[in-house]
Amino acid sequence: MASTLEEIAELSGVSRSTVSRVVNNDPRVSEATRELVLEVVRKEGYRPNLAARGLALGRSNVIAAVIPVGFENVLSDPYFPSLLQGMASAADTNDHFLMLSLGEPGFRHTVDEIARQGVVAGVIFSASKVDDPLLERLVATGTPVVSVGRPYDERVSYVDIDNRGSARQMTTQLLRLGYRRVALIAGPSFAPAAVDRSDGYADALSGFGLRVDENLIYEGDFSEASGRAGMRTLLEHRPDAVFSASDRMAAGALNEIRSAGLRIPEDIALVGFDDMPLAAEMEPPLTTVRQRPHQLGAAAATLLLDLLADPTGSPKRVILPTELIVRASCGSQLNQETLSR
Amino acid sequence: MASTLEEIAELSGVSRSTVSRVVNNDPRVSEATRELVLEVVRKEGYRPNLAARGLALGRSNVIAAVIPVGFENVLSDPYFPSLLQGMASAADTNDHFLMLSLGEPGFRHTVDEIARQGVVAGVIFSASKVDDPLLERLVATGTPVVSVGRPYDERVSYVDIDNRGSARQMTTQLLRLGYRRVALIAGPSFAPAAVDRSDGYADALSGFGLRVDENLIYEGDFSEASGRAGMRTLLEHRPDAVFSASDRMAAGALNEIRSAGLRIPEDIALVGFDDMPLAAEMEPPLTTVRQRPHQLGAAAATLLLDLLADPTGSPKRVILPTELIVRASCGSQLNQETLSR
DNA sequence: CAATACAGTGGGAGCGCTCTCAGGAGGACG
DNA sequence: CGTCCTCCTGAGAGCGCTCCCACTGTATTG
Repeated sequence: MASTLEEIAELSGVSRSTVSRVVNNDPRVSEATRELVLEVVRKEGYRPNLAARGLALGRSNVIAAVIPVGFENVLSDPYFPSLLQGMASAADTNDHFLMLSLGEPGFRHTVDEIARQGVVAGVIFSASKVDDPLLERLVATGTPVVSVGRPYDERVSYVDIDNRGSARQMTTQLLRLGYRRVALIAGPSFAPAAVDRSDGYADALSGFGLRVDENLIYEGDFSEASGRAGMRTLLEHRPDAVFSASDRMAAGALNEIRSAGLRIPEDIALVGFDDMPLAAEMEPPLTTVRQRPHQLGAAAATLLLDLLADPTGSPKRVILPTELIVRASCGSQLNQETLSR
Repeated sequence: MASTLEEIAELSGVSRSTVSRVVNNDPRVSEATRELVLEVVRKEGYRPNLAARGLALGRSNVIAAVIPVGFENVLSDPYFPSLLQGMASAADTNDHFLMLSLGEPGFRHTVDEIARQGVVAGVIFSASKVDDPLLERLVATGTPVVSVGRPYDERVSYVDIDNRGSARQMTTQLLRLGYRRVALIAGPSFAPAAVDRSDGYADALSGFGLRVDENLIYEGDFSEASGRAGMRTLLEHRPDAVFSASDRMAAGALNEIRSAGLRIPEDIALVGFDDMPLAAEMEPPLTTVRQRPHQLGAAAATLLLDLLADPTGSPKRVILPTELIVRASCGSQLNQETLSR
C-alpha cells in the first residue's frame, strides 16, 4: 500500500510531477499516462496527504462551521443539526472537510486560530446575532466567510430564506381568510430575520389597506416563554389571528390561548414560522412557513466553496424558497394551490 | 506580523530550533531565552502553522466525530447536539479541533480518507449500531478510536453510562412502589445500550424474586412509533407499570395508554430513560433516568486525547453516572433521597 | 587539573506535496 | 527540410515545521 506521490511515481514509471498532475486533474497529461497512473493509484489505494497539500498550497480543504450561539439554546429544535448536516453533505460532495466550532464562551480564541494559517480555507458563520463581533474579526482578517442569514455587514456573502416575502405571504393568507385584527409576535429586533419577518407582516397589511397597530405587535425573542408572554399581552387587544415569527413562540402562544379558555382557530387563528417537527403535532396542527435548514446549510457550504474557487467579485447571496404549510390552526383547509398567491 | 518560526527566530536573535522548543515547551531551553522568545511570540501574535506541524509530525491536532446515523433520525432529540458540544468543548480546551463527519450514505468514503494520512489524529465514533463495519475499518487501520457507547469490539476504548445499573435501579423503584407486573419496552437488540438496559430490568426482577415474563417484554427500536406499537401489544397482558428503555418510546407509549382510556399513573405507571427535555413536559411529567450527553461527549474527547498522548496500554473505559429523576408518571412523589438505593 | 558530563543551542535534513521552469518529442508551417 | 510551436514530462525548490546530530561552554568528578 503505497502512500506517497513518490511511490506511485516509482510504481508507474513516471515522475512525481506527473502523478501530481493526474491526481489534480491537470489537463496537461496524455490520456495514456493518465490511465496508467490512475490504475496504480486505484490499485494502491493512494490518497494524498492533506497536511502536505495544505502546506504546499498555503490553504486547506477544510471549512469551518462557526456556531456561536451554543447548542443549549436550540434544544428541541433540530434547526442547527439539520443545518450542520447540510453543510457536511455539501462539503463532503466537494471533497472538503467540515470543522466544527461551537460558541461556548471560551471558544473565541480557537476560532481566530482556526481562521489563520491555512488551517481552514473558509468559514461558515451561523448565529442568531448576525452582527457578532467575531464575524467582523473574520472579515477583517480576510478570511472567506459565508453567513447563514443576512448579516448587517454588506461585504459578507450569505444564504438566507426570503423572510420578508414569506411573512408577507403568510399574513396575506390570514387577511384573505377574513381576519382583520391580525397580531404579530415578532422576533428580537437585533436579528435581521426577525426584522424581515416583521416587515413582511407590515407589507401584507398595507397591501390590504390596513395600517399597523402597535398594540397588536409584541417583540419576543423567539423563545417559547416569550411567545407565551407576548400572547398574554396581545390578548388584551382582542386579535382574531396571530402570526408568530417562530414556531417556538407559537407553541408558547398556543398554551396561553388555551389557558385563556379560547379555541383555535374558532376564537383565534394562530400561525407560525419555521415548520419545526413539533408544528405538525400541535393541537391543533400549526399552519406555518416551512424552511429547510438542511438545504440552507448545503447552500452555505456550496457558496463558500464557490467563493474559495473565485475569490474575486462582490459579495454573493443565495435566497432559498420557503413553502406555506397550511394546517388546521389557521381555520382553513383550503388547499395549498388556492393559498399560494 | 511575523508568521513563521524563522521570522520569530530572526527577531529574537536565536535559531529556528530554539523557537520551536519554546513553542513546544521543551525543557531544554534556558529560562532567559524562553522569556525572550515568548515575548516576541506574543508581540507578533505568532501561531504555528498546523499544516506544517502536522506534516512534520505525521499527525495532526484534529479529531473527528463520526456520527453515521444521520441527524434526521434524531430530530427532536438534542442528544447528538449536546454530545457534539461536549466534544467540541473538550477538544477546544485541549487545543484540538473537532472535525465533523456525518453519516449520510455517500459519506463512508470520506471517513476513511479522514482516518488516513494524518488529517485526523483520532476518531470519536458514535452510532446506535455500534458494530458498524466502519468502526472495524477504523480499528483495522490502526486509527485511535473512542466509541460513545459500548461497542462489541473489545479492543475499542469507550465512554458510556451505566445502562444496566440505571435500568436496574429504575425497575427496582417500580417494584418498591408495589408494582408487580412491570412491563419493558426494550430497545433494539443490536444496540448494546438496549441490551444492557434490558439486563438491568431483569436484574431488578430477580432481585425481587420475580421471573421475567416474555409477554411483558416488547422489543422496539427507540422510536416513538415503536413505543406506541409496543404499548398496544403489552396492554393485552395488563401490566401495572411500564419501563420504556427510551423517553421517545415512552412518549409513544403514553399516547397509546391515553387512547386506551387509561390514566397515568393511576391505572398504569410509566417511566422512561434519557430525560430528554420533552420528558418534563409530558402529561404527566415522566419519571426517567437522566444522562448528560454533553458530559459524555466531553469524556469521549478527553479519553481520545489521553489515548493519543499514550498510545500504549489496553483499551480504556469511562462510565459516567446517571441520575434518577422522579416525576409524577410513576405514581410517587417520594423524594430522590429515598429513592436512590 | 585533566577528564567527563551535561545543559543549551544551531544547522541540516526531511515530512509529502505543488509549482515553476526547462527541455524533448512530435506536428504544422513556410 | 529547417524552424517554430505545442504537448507532455521531469527535476528542483520550497511551503513551515520537527527531529537528529553536532557543537560550545560551563559544571562536575576523580
